[in-house]
Amino acid sequence: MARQVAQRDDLLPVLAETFREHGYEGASLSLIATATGLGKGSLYHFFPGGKAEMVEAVLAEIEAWFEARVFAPLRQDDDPAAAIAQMFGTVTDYFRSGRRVCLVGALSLSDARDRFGQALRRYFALWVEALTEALTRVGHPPEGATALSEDIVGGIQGAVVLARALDRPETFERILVCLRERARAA
Amino acid sequence: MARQVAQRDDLLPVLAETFREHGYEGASLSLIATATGLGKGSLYHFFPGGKAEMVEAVLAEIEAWFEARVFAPLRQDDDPAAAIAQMFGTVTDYFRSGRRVCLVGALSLSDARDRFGQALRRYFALWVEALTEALTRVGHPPEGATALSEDIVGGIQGAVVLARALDRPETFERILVCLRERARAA
DNA sequence: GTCTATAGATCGATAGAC
DNA sequence: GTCTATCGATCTATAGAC
Repeated sequence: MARQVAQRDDLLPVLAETFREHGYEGASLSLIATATGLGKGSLYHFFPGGKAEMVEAVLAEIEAWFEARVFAPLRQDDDPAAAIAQMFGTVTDYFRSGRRVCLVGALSLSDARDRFGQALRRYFALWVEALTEALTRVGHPPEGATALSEDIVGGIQGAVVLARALDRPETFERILVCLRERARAA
Repeated sequence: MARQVAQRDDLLPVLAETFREHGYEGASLSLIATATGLGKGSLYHFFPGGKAEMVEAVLAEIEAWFEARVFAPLRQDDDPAAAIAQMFGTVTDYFRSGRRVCLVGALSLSDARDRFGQALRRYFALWVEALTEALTRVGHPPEGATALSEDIVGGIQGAVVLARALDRPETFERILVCLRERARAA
């Protein structure tokens, strides 16, 4: 077993999953060390700020991921209807039909919200704005597009909560089908 | 200041608020002791099972609270339309327009979900079933009533997430107005 | 860059005095 | 029924060897 020279960026997906599964307080450094296969010393080498810096890095990567695959297409794809359809597909996969928690949403409900407030607000603000843009381009009246966009982004978050509580991934998928329907032009 | 003889039930609202604000892991016994004004010894006198038993008790009280004020009226009030309207009003107050977290929803997104799974499932199942009943009685076709009910209950949870992340209580209220509109008979 | 060892604080939980 | 004192475990974070 050769000594691995870890890259900071390679740790981010593992860190993200650990925070998703255990939350900010629940994800202890020992747990993170086990999950990443690194010692605490190594973790502090990459993230001198400790857990807080890890979460910041994870949130930045999540935002970049959504920016590339969801937000940017919604904003400027030549075919806004296709971008919206792609969004629902991407999100269903990403959240594993509600089996996987949205880290941004979960942090928003925790007391970590105050610490990471700016990143959390940015993520949802970007999403709502990008979707509003696509809804407008697809023919929705500009007066109602922001409200509809908030309904949909909020609806997705609620679908995660409900599907996880009821332990019914089908519920997540059905709600998303319904939201997709509402996103169609009138 | 006379020595207070605490009643177990009197502690529940304080415990609920503490868990709402700090989550299951974040609400330490020291924090709970400070919030309730009791020592750890007293807390273990009332809740021999520690934090887990406190959360169970809080969840039971929350369910009873909603049963009396929301679920029962939805199920059997003579005026189902009024019960639905009352539900939206009660919920808006209860969640402080999204400033206050739904403890059941927050626990569903945390790793405490597995420990308290049954209580979390019960709460949302009762809500969805009761609202389905009211929607049917108000004239919605039975085939679509369950789906609409899930949309609404999930939508409320999502509204809490989004409003907290964006720090915009108005967003919570606007989403609830929209959901209330969809609950009207066709 | 990674590790072990460990500091210092805090955790959940218990014991015993009153 | 409430308190203080305290246990052992675990926590975040650091130090220093390699």
